[in-house]
Amino acid sequence: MKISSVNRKTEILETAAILFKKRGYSAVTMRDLATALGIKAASLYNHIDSKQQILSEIVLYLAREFTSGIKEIISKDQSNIEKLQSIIKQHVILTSSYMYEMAALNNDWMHLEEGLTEYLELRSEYENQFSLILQNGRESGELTYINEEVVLFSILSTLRNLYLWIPKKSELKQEDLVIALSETLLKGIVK
Amino acid sequence: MKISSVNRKTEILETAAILFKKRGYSAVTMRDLATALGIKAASLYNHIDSKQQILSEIVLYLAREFTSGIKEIISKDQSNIEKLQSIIKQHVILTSSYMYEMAALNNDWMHLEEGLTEYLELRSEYENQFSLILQNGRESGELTYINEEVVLFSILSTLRNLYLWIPKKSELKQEDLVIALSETLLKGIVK
DNA sequence: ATATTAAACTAACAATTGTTAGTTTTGATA
DNA sequence: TATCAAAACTAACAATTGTTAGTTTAATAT
Repeated sequence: MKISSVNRKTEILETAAILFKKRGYSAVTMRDLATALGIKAASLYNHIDSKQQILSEIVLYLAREFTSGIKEIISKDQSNIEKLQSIIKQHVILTSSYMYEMAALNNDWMHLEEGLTEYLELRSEYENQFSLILQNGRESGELTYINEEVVLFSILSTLRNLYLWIPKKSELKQEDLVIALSETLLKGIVK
Repeated sequence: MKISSVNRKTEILETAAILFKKRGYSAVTMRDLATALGIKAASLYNHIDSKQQILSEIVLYLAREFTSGIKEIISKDQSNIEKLQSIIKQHVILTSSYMYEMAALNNDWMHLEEGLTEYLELRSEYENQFSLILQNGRESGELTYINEEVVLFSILSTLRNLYLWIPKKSELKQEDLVIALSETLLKGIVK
């Protein structure tokens, strides 16, 4: 790759993420991406190496953010319930900043080539950290549940789908969303 | 389309669904699909009209099942909590039977052409019915929640992601999964 | 046995794909 | 103003795409 504008490359990644969210990685062509940026497809290669690299940079950046984030949360001196709330908050904040990129993280990771192994490791690591908080919460008597795996799966499903939903609810303030999510996920809805 | 074996067509749809789940609609070629069936790509066209038709039949069949299912549930003489449990049960049962097809319903619906309008109508209808149960549950005093949209989004996220998770947990009996999900989604996890 | 037909095949098409090579434009700096 | 590099361009490539046309195979019914 030539030495080229970091900003233009960022523009390309952001525009790619928008298209990936709408149609998915495979359905977006380099010509689509170029058109969205007002240039020709060949010009993209002054800034990036390949289509695959675009996906890889988007997905791995976010995966690293989430995994390093949960590690920081787990190391803090908080109750396990507070740690769960911190996780929810992290998802709301990252999803608000990276709405389009989140779609690639959720739906297009399987099209990674070189980066696939690292992605899978980061995801495992994240789920292991999450699982630890649930276990500690039960052992300390803060939490009760029948099946830990069901709980982990359920909470993660909600948090990972936020990217589909936050854009439609821009009137809902971040802080209020965190509160409503915490209530729903932690306390349920039965009176 | 020629009049041809209904069974062979079903085989094609099922194999397509398996591939769509793994790589997504756009990344699966007709040659991939044919190879998976042990035939040549051109032979597929003795049984189906187009790649698009395959997607459409898979997605619309399931969307219709879910929407007609929730309409039946809502018409029954049950408490709103029981209705929510019935919805959870419906998701577990349909997802168990149509694991691969559920992936297309969740991830590939945006690639529908002719069928897109019907799909969107069915989904709206489903969400409206679901919302009604939540509203009635609150009015009757069965349920409490801060934000109905957050609750709807959260429960639906979990139920719609079951297809990612059920295959890995085949040892968990359907009935037990319904119980664990009901506990988690309705009662939360805080002691 | 013959006729019929579903379902496979081979061969090819026009369009589209990601990417490369080589050239021109543009805008800042000396 | 002349220089130089970033970033655009045109043109083309080899491979792959969904699909069609026409043919052969194989099984069933007459």
